[in-house]
Amino acid sequence: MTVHDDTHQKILDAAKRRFMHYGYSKTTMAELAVDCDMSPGNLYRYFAGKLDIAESICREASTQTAEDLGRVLTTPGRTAAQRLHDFLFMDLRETFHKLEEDPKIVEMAQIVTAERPEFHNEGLKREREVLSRIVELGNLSGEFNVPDPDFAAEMIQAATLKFSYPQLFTRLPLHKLERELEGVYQILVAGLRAGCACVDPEKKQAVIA
Amino acid sequence: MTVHDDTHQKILDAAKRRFMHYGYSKTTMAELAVDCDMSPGNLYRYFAGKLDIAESICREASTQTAEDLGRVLTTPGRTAAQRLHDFLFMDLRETFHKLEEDPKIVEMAQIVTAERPEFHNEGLKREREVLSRIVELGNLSGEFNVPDPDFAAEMIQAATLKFSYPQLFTRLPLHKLERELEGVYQILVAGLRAGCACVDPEKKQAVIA
DNA sequence: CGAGTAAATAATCAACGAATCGTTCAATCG
DNA sequence: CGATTGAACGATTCGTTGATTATTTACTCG
Repeated sequence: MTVHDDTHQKILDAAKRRFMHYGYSKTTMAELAVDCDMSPGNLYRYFAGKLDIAESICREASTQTAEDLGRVLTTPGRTAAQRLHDFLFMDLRETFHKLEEDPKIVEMAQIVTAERPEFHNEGLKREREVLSRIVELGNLSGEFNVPDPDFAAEMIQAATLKFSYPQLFTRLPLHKLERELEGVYQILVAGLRAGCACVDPEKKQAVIA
Repeated sequence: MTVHDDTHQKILDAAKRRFMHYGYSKTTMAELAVDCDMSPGNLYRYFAGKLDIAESICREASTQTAEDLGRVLTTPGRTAAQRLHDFLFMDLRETFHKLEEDPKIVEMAQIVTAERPEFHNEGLKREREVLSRIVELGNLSGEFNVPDPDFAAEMIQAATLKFSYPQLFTRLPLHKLERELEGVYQILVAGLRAGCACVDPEKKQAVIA
């Protein structure tokens, strides 16, 4: 059990180092095998393929940032609007800097999301759950008045897509993105405060006022 | 004057046909020349290069849709919110269908926007002006209460980026995009109604209430 | 049987010459 | 002399070939 998991982790560590430094496509399974003192073939006892190693690394990073973002739920003395602000800007800044300081991640992320669309949705869902809880918090405190927090979370994600994968959609510098995000945030928050009638039209559960 | 313009148009028509049918990269200047009964070299008396022909075609389409979108400003008996709804959904549906029925346009648009970023901004600006006027209309009718309509228009564009080039950012079918756009629209409109304090932080002209 | 290996296979990549293409320009035409 | 041509040029693309690479499989060892 644990010995198997150790080898598993050893491979991930070696891969992380190589992928960061040389990029996904420039590192070979043979190199990974050398790093782990084993034959290339044996790697396949631990991972179904090269792409699965990358996916595993990406998933770890993704759950990590989701966890970081989840912490905006519990920092004391903040309004729901402030928590939303924290969430959006932390997300923007963190991914912006991550992609800036080691651009090799971009390659890996692009390949994984292109090859495995479900994986990407999984990450979005993790973050959406935090957003949903922020909205719920706002409802409870009387700050917001949103009938369907899950749907609202989905809409917030749609409206802030541009800021989720900064250098993928635009080539704007961080301060310009921050300026735009600030503006979008303000409209969104005003909408949530006003208790927009936003209900998922597919959930036909009549929300009658 | 007019003879020159005629030739100009003849080239554009031939290019439009070829680009639509075979795609930008699959059509050669030599083919265009044959279509126009002239030598390849002579094309350069009318256009600086192949890319400029494509840009010209794209600009025509872009101004055309901007004009169509501008018409939501004048259709009688609509609130500003309804006009915004018209604008966003017309934009989504029109570009979605356009890209669906001849996908060759996608290639051309991608190449032009990649090679000439300014061109893309030009198109965005054209549409933003309409958005800005919609917001102004809402302010005048007392429906909205937005201090800086130009900035608000920019933010609406940022928040609806996902719906501007549908099949470029996602692979969602039209009805899913429409569902999301409806939700985003509702939040945005609620925000505009509430008179979100959204002011461009760079314009330090104190907007004092 | 679990862990590992090494060789075989099939898919992908890289290199490189050939062909094509966009663009230019000296020469020609009307 | 302006309009047009088509050959020429450099850049890009293309197709082929040979080498890498990911993955599988048959086998060994404890």
